Amino acid sequence: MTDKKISTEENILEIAREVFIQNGYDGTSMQMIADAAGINKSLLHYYYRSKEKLFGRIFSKVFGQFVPQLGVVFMSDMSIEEKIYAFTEQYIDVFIENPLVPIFVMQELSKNPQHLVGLIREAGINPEIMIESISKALEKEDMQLKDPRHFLVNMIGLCVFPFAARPLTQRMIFNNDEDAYHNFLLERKKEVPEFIINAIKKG
Amino acid sequence: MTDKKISTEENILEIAREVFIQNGYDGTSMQMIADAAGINKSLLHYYYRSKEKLFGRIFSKVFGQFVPQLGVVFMSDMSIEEKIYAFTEQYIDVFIENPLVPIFVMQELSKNPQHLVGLIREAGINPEIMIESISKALEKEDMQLKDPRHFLVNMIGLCVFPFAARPLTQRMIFNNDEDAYHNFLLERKKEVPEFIINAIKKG
DNA sequence: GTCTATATTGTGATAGAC
DNA sequence: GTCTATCACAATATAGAC
Repeated sequence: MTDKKISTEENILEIAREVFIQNGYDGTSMQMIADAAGINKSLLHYYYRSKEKLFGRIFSKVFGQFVPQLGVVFMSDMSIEEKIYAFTEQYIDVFIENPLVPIFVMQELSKNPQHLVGLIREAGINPEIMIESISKALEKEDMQLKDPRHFLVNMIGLCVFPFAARPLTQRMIFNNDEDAYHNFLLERKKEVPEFIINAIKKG
Repeated sequence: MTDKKISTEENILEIAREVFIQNGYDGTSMQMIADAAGINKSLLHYYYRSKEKLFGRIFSKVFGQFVPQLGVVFMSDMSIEEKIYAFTEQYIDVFIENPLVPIFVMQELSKNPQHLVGLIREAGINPEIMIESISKALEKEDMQLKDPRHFLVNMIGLCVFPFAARPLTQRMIFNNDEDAYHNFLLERKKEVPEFIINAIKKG
């Protein structure tokens, strides 16, 4: 029953992922995961030895799934405007499908920044090269840019923040209307690129 | 010894605040707070009955201390450019002094959005009036603005994100150089307003 | 592989001495 | 007001039956 084994192990990982993303490391117990997966508590330890190891596997996967995308777009040979559109559209779409991931990642990294060393290596990210490539792309197309690092943080922030602060913004600005907020997020696939491009166009 | 009583009670609140902000609700135990305050665990229950009540008091205070500032600047009679400068400078300064507050607030609200109803009422915030006032201010000064809600989310996001995602950005963009990142945050008091104003200026 | 049973430690919370 | 002692329960984790 090698088939069954893989199936169960993978199933645990998928369920645990959802529970951890929803509740964070501290807010999640092995019991919660076992219940959600419809299995026994001790089976979790059989497969993953400890809560920390299980979490580590999941967090690495989540981190590796979302963060490195950042680089791909900016290494391509699109124009800078195309890159900005491609990046924001892609990230906003991904987070609409995984709305709890931004706050989850930031929350856990805030408690364990030291894990980043390994995570960045695993994910094969090289931020310096990306910064360099942004810098060149902007110069080439006559965009006004004092510092590519501010540009990068601005762009990511404009994409991520509405998800991380969703309860606050949805309640305060949209009277807690789910659909209206979802629509607002979709609008941002145009709003954000336009905002950025306007901001960096040479006056 | 009324004096002593107040002093201890306030002291607990201050210490507990730091511990909660650092570790979140789930990551904090009553024992941790007691140790940090140099008192006994049961004294916490004497003053505040339960962990949840203690947390509630602290969260309300933190929320009320930071979120409503938002409105003050925008109800003033400054020009829109002055308002943008005032808002970003003020928020970035406040978060430099309280760097863990953004992620703390977003994290806890993400787990308990329903608390917002009471919190917003307590804090005396009226978001609709603020949105309206932004909208008018921008129209009056001939700024290009399709939707004041995107403007608001953009501005707040540009201020808050670098704090919420600090571990990630500091490590990836600044090789984990604390001072360089602190300097980067200070730069944003100019960068962010310039970025915003450029973006919304009529072309 | 999957379960039951159990060990151990930590948790929030209360009672009661001083 | 502040402590010690203690409760009831939940946590992670392991041993061992099947």
